[in-house]
Amino acid sequence: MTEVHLRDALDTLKSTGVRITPQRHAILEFIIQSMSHPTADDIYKALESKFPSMSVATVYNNLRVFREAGLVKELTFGDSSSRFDFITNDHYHMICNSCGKIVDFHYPGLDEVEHLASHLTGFEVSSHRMEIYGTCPTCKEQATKVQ
Amino acid sequence: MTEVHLRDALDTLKSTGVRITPQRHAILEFIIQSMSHPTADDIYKALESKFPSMSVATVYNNLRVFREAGLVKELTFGDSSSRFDFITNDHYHMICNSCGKIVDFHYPGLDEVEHLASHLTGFEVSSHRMEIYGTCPTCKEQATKVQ
DNA sequence: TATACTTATTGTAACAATTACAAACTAAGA
DNA sequence: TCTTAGTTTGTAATTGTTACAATAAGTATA
Repeated sequence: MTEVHLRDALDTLKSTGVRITPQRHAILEFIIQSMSHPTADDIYKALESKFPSMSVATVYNNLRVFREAGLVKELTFGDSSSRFDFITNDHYHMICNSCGKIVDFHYPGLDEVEHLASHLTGFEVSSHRMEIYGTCPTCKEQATKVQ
Repeated sequence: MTEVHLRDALDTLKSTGVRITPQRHAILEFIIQSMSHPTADDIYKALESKFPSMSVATVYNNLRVFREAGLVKELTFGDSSSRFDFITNDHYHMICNSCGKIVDFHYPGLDEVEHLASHLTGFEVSSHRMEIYGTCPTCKEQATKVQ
């Protein structure tokens, strides 16, 4: 699982002309295999032994590169530092009120809602669902025509 | 509208033994009447003329007080500083998988999801729904007992 | 392989948001 | 009014993040 993701991610990078350096490889790998949502500092510390001379700046630089390539999502919870999450295929549904069409859309980072809900209600959270309703482009266009 | 919210908020504070100082009054009022989601600095600047000697620390202190009293929500978007939002009555449901109990919980700030979804899919968004599932404290306790 | 060119990494300094702290002050009840 | 605990203020300290310049390392070409 990790390997597939990693390979895909490296391909994505390569295809956008980003060099694959050992540091980048390691940072990506760490984020992918990490089940939590590591902070930049978590990543830095985790790779310290492997890359004793790596700079914090490198971690930040590359997190930005990954973010811009759409590989990684930056999550900001209440606490002081950002967390980073490899973007996988979790997705929600966008539903057309008029024709019922369903479109997937991806949006990571609602973990915070689960967190807050758990905190506020004392529940042990297992999952959540979300749907967004509206009018699809086609129906929108027809509506204006008829009118 | 603003007045009702403000009065309620002040009552809430009073009932939890928090003193109503002119600064607190002004900060609360500003957040409530503000349609945007001001940062601490926005608030500080907005009240500068009214309270020339107010410290930034006071703004932060009181935002924490309000947050802890459940009056205000701290929103962290990507940008560097937190934004603060008066909590009104939008709410979601937390549902117990075991006994079906439903608990309301409040969580403003999912407008961004609607925004993003609209942007990604071209839909005209009208609404969204979200539910969170898990185990309520009572059921959690019973589960451990049985075991 | 050698060379040149471009991009990445490092280390450090700078920055900006937030918090800690101690001293001065003040709201609110007796 | 008096008292006292809670608040405000100003400033220093902290922390996450970024900017920058020098050094290093990939990559393409011959």
